[in-house]
Amino acid sequence: MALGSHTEVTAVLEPCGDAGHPDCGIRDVLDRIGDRWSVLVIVELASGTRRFNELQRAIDAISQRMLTLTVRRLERDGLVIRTVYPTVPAQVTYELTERGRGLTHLVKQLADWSLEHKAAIGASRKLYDLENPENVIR
Amino acid sequence: MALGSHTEVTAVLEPCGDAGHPDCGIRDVLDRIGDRWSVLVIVELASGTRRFNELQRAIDAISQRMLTLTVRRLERDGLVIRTVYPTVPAQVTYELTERGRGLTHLVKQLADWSLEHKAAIGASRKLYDLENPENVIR
DNA sequence: CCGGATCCAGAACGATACTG
DNA sequence: CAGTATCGTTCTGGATCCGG
Repeated sequence: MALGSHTEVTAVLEPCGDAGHPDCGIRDVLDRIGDRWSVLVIVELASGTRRFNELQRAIDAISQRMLTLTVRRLERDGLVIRTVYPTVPAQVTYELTERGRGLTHLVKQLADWSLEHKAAIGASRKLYDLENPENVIR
Repeated sequence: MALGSHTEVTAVLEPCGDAGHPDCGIRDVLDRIGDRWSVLVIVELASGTRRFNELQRAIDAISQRMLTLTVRRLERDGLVIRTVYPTVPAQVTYELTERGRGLTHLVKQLADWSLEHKAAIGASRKLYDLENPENVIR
């Protein structure tokens, strides 16, 4: 399919133009992977099942609260499975669902693209900031 | 290339695990497409060059301020080109760069995935909310 | 160990008025 | 037309303490 022509792209996304259109689901996905932590959790779970504390250590900058919220939202969307073992103390594991692994594949492509263009984007920003010293807002 | 194995994914993303790692650029991209408006602007520009007001009418819920900020950030990242014509009154056009069109292609895949799974995700959420009435937070 | 509850700071976003 | 400036609100995320 080569690379989709521009018209193909808009054919899929155009309904989003009028804000709040109910038939466009991309916001749901962007709201999920667009936040600060979901992608990191997804990536960590891509290597296998993890317990709560394992996740927190792997993503050591995340707060307990945000990890709780993040995995809960992922669970709600059917992207991860949360399993509680009634041991003492409690033990909970998280793993990706099939749907979650499909999303992981897309995340990988985003990561690849990011790495490919990271240097060029950095250069563009530096140049822009030099040429537009008055635009301080990021 | 089929679908990348989980280890492939983590091979690319693992460096992000320790927060603030300088070599991972995916946050730059997610910060851009993760916000409320960038994707809509990118999609609109995918159909061709647009003037400021054309963009604002196409994305009618966006405020003037947010449109300004969004296109400026896209320009700074080298994803769109801003051209000023010194007419009276002023006239400014925006168009995607090659880099921007590459990103558009990824956005299209996200949109496709979103549409494919929109119904299932909605069902998952409904079920979750039924089974967990106490978790009100989204 | 795995959270829930609460409080708070800062960022994101919106509305409005003004300008070259 | 295409912004800029300012203000107010809303939303997100972090810190801390508490509980099963």
